[in-house]
Amino acid sequence: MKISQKGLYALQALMMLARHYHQGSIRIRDIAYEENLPEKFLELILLEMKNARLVESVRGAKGGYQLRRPPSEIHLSEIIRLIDGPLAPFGDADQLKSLIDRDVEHRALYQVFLDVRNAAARILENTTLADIVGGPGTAGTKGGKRRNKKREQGSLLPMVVHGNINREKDE
Amino acid sequence: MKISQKGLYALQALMMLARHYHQGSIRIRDIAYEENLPEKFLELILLEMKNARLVESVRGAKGGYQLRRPPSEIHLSEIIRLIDGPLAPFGDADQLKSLIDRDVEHRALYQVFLDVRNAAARILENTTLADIVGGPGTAGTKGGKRRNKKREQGSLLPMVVHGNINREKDE
DNA sequence: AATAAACTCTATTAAGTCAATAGAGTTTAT
DNA sequence: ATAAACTCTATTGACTTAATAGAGTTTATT
Repeated sequence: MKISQKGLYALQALMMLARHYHQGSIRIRDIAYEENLPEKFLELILLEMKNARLVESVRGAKGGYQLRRPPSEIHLSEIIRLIDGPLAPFGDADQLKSLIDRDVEHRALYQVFLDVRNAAARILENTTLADIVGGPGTAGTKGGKRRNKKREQGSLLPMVVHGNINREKDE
Repeated sequence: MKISQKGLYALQALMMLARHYHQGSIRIRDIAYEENLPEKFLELILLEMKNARLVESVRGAKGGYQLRRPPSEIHLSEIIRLIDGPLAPFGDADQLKSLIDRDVEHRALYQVFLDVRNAAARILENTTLADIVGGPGTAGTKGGKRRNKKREQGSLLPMVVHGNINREKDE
């Protein structure tokens, strides 16, 4: 798994829409401006997310985009899978699969990769847009069935970051 | 983080060397043959791993490659970092960092990425070549200080795989 | 000393991916 | 009608990746 620039843009755009969830449809231009994203590129990304039914659009004048579901029901895993494909750390699953078939020795390696993928998926599947766009007006506590208590559970998201956020080297 | 073809080749080659750990130096050709890897490409990979002091070479006739440390002291994280770079799921840390600096809203997103990276690193830093090349002659129980009890700990590597190894969809 | 077996090193290439831009087309509010 | 938006297809330049080629160097063996 690798999060591309495009994937990051997608996340930013959806976070922006989550922050403005109550406000009806938002123009591409406004999203691009507020998040500092290339407008034309963002068009393509939003279109893709519309086809995947993550957002919906209103065409014509006064048109724009909005989330199709409340932020608390959109998981980061969906967004990343949509834009960047499977969360697995190896590119082509079939290729690796055939490798395993050919040689029993490689099964353990495959299992390690699977563990890594599962660990990543577990986090991304349990984090929603509502969890990462803090503040009021987020509809984080709205939206019917609220079964995300993310902030409290484990150490996933220590919302208050004190001192250097980068306390671990990025390697 | 994304494991490239090259990274997979590197892992395969080192696993092969781990299996033959007692047998002195092994020719590139033999590694390539046994693991079914492109020989010329493998040359470059081994050279890189030699420069990183993971393996050592013997030049000239009767030459070849061997591990510089016992398999139980070579962690998968080293190999992957060497070939494919940082384990973080986002490409350019500086870029993301600047994004955080510009906008407090994005810190939570950064924290999620950090969690993912930490989860992956934790697994790969705690798994050695000895853990994944099963069978005898692996020097897995040899090699002085043995502080890997991987098979027992948690559910990281259920060595006996029953039925369909692919019980989870690869996404 | 000659030879062959290996590793070493630099260069090149074909294919693919990625980020971004361009521009014409379609829909809708006013 | 007109302008404001989204929609869609194509293209581009930069970069990366996997792989190959070939000349150079070191060493065991005879």
